[in-house]
This record gives sequence, C-alpha cells and structure tokens, in this order.
Amino acid sequence: MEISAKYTPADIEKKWLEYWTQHECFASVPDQRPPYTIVIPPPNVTGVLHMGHMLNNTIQDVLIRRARMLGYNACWVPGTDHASIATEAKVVAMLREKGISKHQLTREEFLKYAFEWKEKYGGIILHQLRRLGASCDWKRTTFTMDEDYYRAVIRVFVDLYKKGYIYRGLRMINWDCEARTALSNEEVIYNDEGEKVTFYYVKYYIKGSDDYLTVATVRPETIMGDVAVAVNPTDERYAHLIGKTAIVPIIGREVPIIADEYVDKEFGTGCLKVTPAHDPNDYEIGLRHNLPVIDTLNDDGTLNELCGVPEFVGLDRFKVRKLMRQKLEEAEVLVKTEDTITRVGRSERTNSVVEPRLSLQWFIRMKEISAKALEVVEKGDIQLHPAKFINTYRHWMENVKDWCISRQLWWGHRIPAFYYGDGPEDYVVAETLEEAVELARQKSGNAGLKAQDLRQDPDVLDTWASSWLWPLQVFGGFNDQCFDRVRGKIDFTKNAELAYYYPTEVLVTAPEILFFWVARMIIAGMEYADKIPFKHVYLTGIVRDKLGRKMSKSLGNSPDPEQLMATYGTDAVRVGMLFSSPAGNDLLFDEKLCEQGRNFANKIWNAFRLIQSWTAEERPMNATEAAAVSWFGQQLAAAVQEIDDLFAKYRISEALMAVYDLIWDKYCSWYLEWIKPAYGERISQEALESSKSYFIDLMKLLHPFMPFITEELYSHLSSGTGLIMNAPWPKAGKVDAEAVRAFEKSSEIVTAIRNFRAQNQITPKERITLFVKAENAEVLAHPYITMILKLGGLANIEVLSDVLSNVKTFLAGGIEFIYPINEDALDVDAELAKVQADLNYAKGFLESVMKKLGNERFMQNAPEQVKQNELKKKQDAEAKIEALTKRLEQLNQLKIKQ
RNA sequence: GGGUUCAUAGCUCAGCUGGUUCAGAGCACCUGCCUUACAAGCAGGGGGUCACAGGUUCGAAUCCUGUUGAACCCA
Repeated sequence: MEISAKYTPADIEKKWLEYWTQHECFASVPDQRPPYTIVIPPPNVTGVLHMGHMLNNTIQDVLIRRARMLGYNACWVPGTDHASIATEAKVVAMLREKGISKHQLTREEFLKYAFEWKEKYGGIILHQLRRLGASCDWKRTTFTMDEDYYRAVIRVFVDLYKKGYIYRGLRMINWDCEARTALSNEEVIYNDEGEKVTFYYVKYYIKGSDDYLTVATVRPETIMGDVAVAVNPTDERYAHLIGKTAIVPIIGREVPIIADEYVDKEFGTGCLKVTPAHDPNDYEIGLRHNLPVIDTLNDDGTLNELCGVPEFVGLDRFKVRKLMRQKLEEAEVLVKTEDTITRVGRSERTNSVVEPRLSLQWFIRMKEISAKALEVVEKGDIQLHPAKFINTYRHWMENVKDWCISRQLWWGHRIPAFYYGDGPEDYVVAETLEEAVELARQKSGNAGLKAQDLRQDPDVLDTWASSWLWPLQVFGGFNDQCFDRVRGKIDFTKNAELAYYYPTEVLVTAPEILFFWVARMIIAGMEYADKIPFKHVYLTGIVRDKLGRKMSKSLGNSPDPEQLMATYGTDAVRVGMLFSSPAGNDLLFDEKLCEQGRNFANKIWNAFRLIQSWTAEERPMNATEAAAVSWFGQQLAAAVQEIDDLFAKYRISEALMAVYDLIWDKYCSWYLEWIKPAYGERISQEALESSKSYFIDLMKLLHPFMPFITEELYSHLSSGTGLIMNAPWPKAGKVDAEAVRAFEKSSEIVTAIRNFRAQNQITPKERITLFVKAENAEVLAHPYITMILKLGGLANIEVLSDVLSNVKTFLAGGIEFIYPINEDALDVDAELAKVQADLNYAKGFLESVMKKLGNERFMQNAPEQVKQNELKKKQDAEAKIEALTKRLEQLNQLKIKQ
C-alpha cells in the first residue's frame, strides 16, 4: 500500500465535509436517548467569521461531538443574528459608497437592501462554519429576524408591557447629528491624545449686585440651556453665594446657585454651569435639585427657538460657538480664554462630535424580573466556567440598571407601540395593527379611530432584546401553539421539541457579553419557562495576536481563517487554537500553533503508516509484545479517566493536551518503539490487532478535536463499522497503580541509559552490555525489562561477579549501572569529580531530611504519610551515599595505581 | 472614582482544601542524530530566589496584611 509520507488534509477534509453534509449526519430528532443541546451564539451578519468565532465554534463542536459519542442525542442549533446597530452601519456605509444616502430612502427600501446584505453575509458565515467541521443540525438554522422569531420578539415586548415591566422614560443618549441617530457607548470613540479645545471663562452676575461668579466652559453654545450654577458645598470661596440667584449672560435668565458634591473644586474655577439637556452629569444634578430641562438643540445639531436668541436659531452648534465669543466679548462678560486638551467623543462612523442629548426611550424595569437569575447562578444550577466570573456576575445583578431597549434605527424589530395623539400617554402597545386600533379606540374613547390614524413608533429594539430569547425561540417557544398569552408563560406540554431539548447543556461565549446576553437569557428563561436556559456557561477568551493586541481590521493583524485552513488543514487550525486557550483566558494567537497542529496530524498519519506496514504471523505474543500491550492498556485506561475528568471540568485545552501527550509520547514514542518488530521480522497477529485497536481508541479520543483525519483513518481501520463520529467513546478502565510506577522506573532507566550513551558518544546502532552488582540483580526481573533492553539499545544486562575498576557508572532508578571501558579511555579525575559532586549533593539532601526528622514539632504535627515519606527519603539517600562512597574509594585506588 | 480578576521558566499556562520533587506541561532555546513511520522527525539537555516587603506555621508558590504593576467591567 502506497501512502504518502506527508499528510495532505485538503482532499480528505473535502471528502468528509461532503459526506457528512449529504447524509445529514448531524441532524437530530427527539428520541429515547438523553438530549445534549447547544445553541450557537449567533454570529452577527455584519461580515465574515473571525478568529474569535473560529475558537468559539471549535469548542462547541468539540463538546457536541464528544456528547454524540457518549450516546447523547446531540443537537447543535446554528443561526445568525441581525445585529441591528452593527449591520445597519455596514449597510449605510455600503449605500454611501454607491452614492445613496439613507435619508433619501424609505424605510421599506432601506430594509430591502439590508435583507440583501443579510442573505449574502449570513450565507458566507454558515458556509464557513461548515468548513470548520461544525456538526450543527443545519435544518434548524435560525435567524433572529425570521418570521416566527420576529413575532416572538414583538410578543415578548407586548407581554412585558402588559406585565408592567416596560415603560417610557427620558434618558441621556449619545447623538450623532450627522447620521441623526443615537449611538451606543461602543460607537463613540475618543482620540487617545485628546483634542485641543478652548476654555471660555464667563462672568455670571449675582442678582442685585455687581458681584459675579466665573464659570469655565468649553461649550459656550450651551449657555442658553443653563438652569443653575453649582459649587461644591465645602468650597469656602463660594459658600456665601449658595441660595442666591445668578444671571445667565446673553439671555438674562435668572437661575439658582446650588451646592452639589459632584462639582470638583480644583477643576476650572470650581463653578459649574448646569445644563441638564446637554450633559449627562448635569442631568443627574438637575434631577437631584429639581431643575427644569431646556433642550436648545435640533436633531441635526442646529439650535432651536428655545435658545432664546433669534439670530442663532437654525445655525449649527459650532457656528454658534464662534458667534458666542463675540457676543460674550461685546457683553463684557468674557474674562479670558485658555487652550486645553480634553476628551472629545466622536461618532465611529461619521466622525462628527457626539452631542449628549435627552431623549424619550423605552425601558425594561430590571430589578424584579432579574431576581431569580442571580439565584440560579448562586445556587449552582447554572455553573460558570471558570467559576471566578460568578463575582462579576453577582456584582452586575445586584446593581442591575433598567435596560434601554429602543434604538433609533430601521434594521431590527420595530417597537409595537402605536401613537394616536401627541400626549405623552396617547399610545397603545399591541402585536398587530388591528389589535392596536381596537385598544386605541378603548383607551382614547374615540370609536372612530382607524388604522391610518395610528403612527407606529419608528424605532427598533436593541439587538439583545431579541437574542435573549434565543434558547427558547430556536425551538419555537413563543409560537402560537405553546405561548400562553394570558399567563405570559410558555406551556411546555404543547411543544415537544422544546420540552425535549430545553434546558440546553452549555453555552459557549465570551465574558464580555456576560451581562449583555448571558444574564438576559437567564432572565428570559426564568420569566417565560421558569427554567434555566443552560446548565453550564463556558467563557472563552478574546483571540489576540501574539503581541497581545486585540485583532482588528485596522491593525491588519487578524489572519484569514479560510486561508489558514487552506494552508494547514482545518484539523490543524482547530487544534492550534485550542492548544493555548484555557477557559476565560485570552488566546495569544500565533500561526505557529497551527503549524504545531499540522505536525501533529502528520505524526498521526505516520503512526498509521507504520502499523499498516506490519505483516503479522499467527503465534502467541512474545514477552516484549505482551509487556507493551499490557502497559499501553494501562496508559489508555488512565488517560481516558483523566480526559473525562478534564471535560467534566470544562478544561478543554488540557483535555486536548492529554490526548496529544497520549498519542505522541505514550503511543508513538514509547509503545510503538517498544513493540515494533525489527526490520524484516513479523509481529504476532494478536499484537497487531491490539495495536490497531489502541489506535482506533486514540482516534476516538481525538475525534472531537480533529474530526477529519480521525474519520479518515477510522474508515481505513474499522472496515465498515460506520463513522467515528457515531462510535462509542472509549471507557475509562481500572488503573493498576503498580504498573504505572513500574513503568516510571523503567522509563527513567531508559532515559538515563540514553543520556549516558549520548555523553559517551555511543552511536545508536551500537548495542552495548551493561552490568549491575548482585544486590541490584532484581532489575533483570523488572516487568518491563524488555523495554529497557530494546529502547536502551542494550545487548544485555548482566550481573557483575568480579570487581572491575576501569568502568564508568551511572545511577538510575536507585540502581548503579556499570559500563566497562578500556583503561586508557577512563578519565579518572573527571570521573572522581563527578562522583564527588553527586556525593556532596546526596549528603546535603540527607542533612535537610535529618533536620526535619530531628524537629520535635514536625514529628508531633506532621501527618503519618508525610513522616513516612521523609523516612523513605532518608533510606534512599543513605543507600546512595554508600554506593557513591564505595565508588569513590575505588577511583582513588585506581588513581594511586596510575 | 467604584468593582472584579490576576502577577509561577523567553512565551502561554497547570499547580484543588498549606507537607509524597521548593516547582510541572506545551512551545521556544542549546547539543547530537537523514536510526529502514515521521527532519512537519528522533534522542538528550539547560532554564524559575513562584512580582516586592512583612506576618501566621514545625513547614507557604499555596493562608493573612501592605506595596507595586497589569487586565476587564461599571460610572
């Protein structure tokens, strides 16, 4: 059989991808088996998959593939997220490149473009997931704006409104005057060095006197919105003015001088002008002191009539800032100006300076609805991995704030609020327009209201207000047949799929969305199902480059996953990413890791080639074969136990490392070298069968990590017994501790022999004979003596009858090995120095042990086990000192002779 | 400013409730090998006063306090 010495993954991966897809190998339907469900954290349809997705989805695939092999009905539901803000931004940018402005389109026209975008990129993402080998049940693919899903989101809004959890309220938001939209905090960027601005020092006269306060501001155009001047209550400079009235320059408004802790005495003049409509902190102060709010800005950044200066109305805020300077100078209230550096927030997309702006938004009241979500994590019903995140989670849940769920965008689930008048309460909330009309007639008392009299809220919901329903709605939890609209609960008895698959087993996601998403899914699960959505949350780290920088397009430090898979093979990339990604820790990605993965695949491939090349004969196993087979059986049993344990703790990368070590070190480096027949010789049929059977077990253990190569090699070795993806997971066996210890000793001896050979330049081809003294003759009966001989390259070990003086010696496993050499070849002085050094070390070691044993308090307090160990150490050291002393005498005599 | 987490070999990390080796693994590094599965390989080796300073203890990387430094979240 001709097999290439190098493993080439491309064809093999393509073959299995097609096979799995065509045969729908990953499809799941409820049956008698216990379920094991994972719902994918739906990737945004903003673009293509990045390395973070690759890592995250590889982990999910590892878990789901292993579960399948363990006999669970494994179901991994794939899908994508509409990601309203991010996607809308991409679509707007794409349109801009085509020369189309969003504002010249109708909502319907814009959405048509957005859906085209979604089809294109959503498709790419799902294709990439397949390429990764993700064993998702593709028929279940869900999108957060699918018809059913959309209805579910709206239904939940209406339900929460009915339950009293949703309200409308004022809130300070980041406003992009150019795009005329609110921005999330993430979309506001700050130049690291800050920006140069001018401080204007302005006089505010005290009413009824010539006295004045000086206020420093960088935004004089907001002076017309001032409703107070604030000072720190402990500031003695201004204490006498608190409670008096100040006059706002230019417009002459009379405002109170108030005391508030927020004001920093050291900053500026220590006097703060308070403009609640245009600054978040001022807004808070305003609330505390019951101040009015005067909003002087239009949504395009121009000033409105409320500014009270007719010539400013309709002018841009920056133009007004310039004009204000003149005005202030003319009024002789400008004390001075001063250049300074400050943080200026700019829109990520338009680069225009972000204006803090008050706006009427929709909120979910979080306190009550989230109470159970903390409890289930505290109780351990839901476990976080790593567990340290529970502190962060608790802190957030205990300080939970109301959730602003409205966004001034088009792409998303449109808020089902319908306005029939201009009053603050002139609206109704309903799932459909028909219901809204009905409700509006009742609420307004106007039976003549028609559909066209209603205006639906133009805003859409925050993306998380749809994705928090994900684990429930991918199984249709809010569909008509099972959602009880009266009780606002899901009836599990009317949805067999949901009842079977929910709660899911584990959610794999990033710590940064612990609150945004994870916590909210738990809240939704408890509110609508009275059940947790998942039992475990596995938090992955961020994939960074090897310098520790976050991967980003602008840095160009993010490798193209497709390219990586083409270069190294998908298996290699999967393994490369998992190698150094302990849960919750960031992964410093280096292409070298993929190379390591590729090398591993090649190693496996060659091990396969080796056992394939053997010819067998019918005979009982010889002693070497029997010992090797028995030993590896132990190793395998121990490793399965360890791997199962690591999986149970979600220590995925360590589980991979255990498999890696088992295959490369234990199986290839020790077992195969041990059992492999000499050139031209045959192996016994039984030993060959065992070797193949072990290899198959290794492939099974590796399959979750490297699905392609394992499926391929399994198909060669298992002669038509189905796919490895459905093969049973190897069982952990009993581990014979005695055998493990015996191996440790024999491998230690082999290493020492190899080291000795290397130091004495004995070529690997030369088989040598070593001697031991009579008192060490037991080594010849060592259970793994065949391995010592074979891997040590020994012709034999013999018991020494005479005392030889011209020898070299080394200690291994408590045994002194003796190698006779020509008298001339022995450098007595060097040998003496070496033995003396060993002796000194041994004596020092003994001394420290004796010190411990001589310590009364140690003997009193230390546990028996520890004391026994110290005694053992003492005996070993004494024996060693004796042997070394004898050798020293020998060498000294030899020296005298010379 | 408030909170959380962390600081162990050149790098990424293990090290569970203090005591079987005062320290492990992978990668990297050094040396020798084209040994008839694999140079994408084989064999061997060096390398850490466990951030710093105190304390508790017979005994601390492991517990306590402080200092310094890093990361993340919230405002």
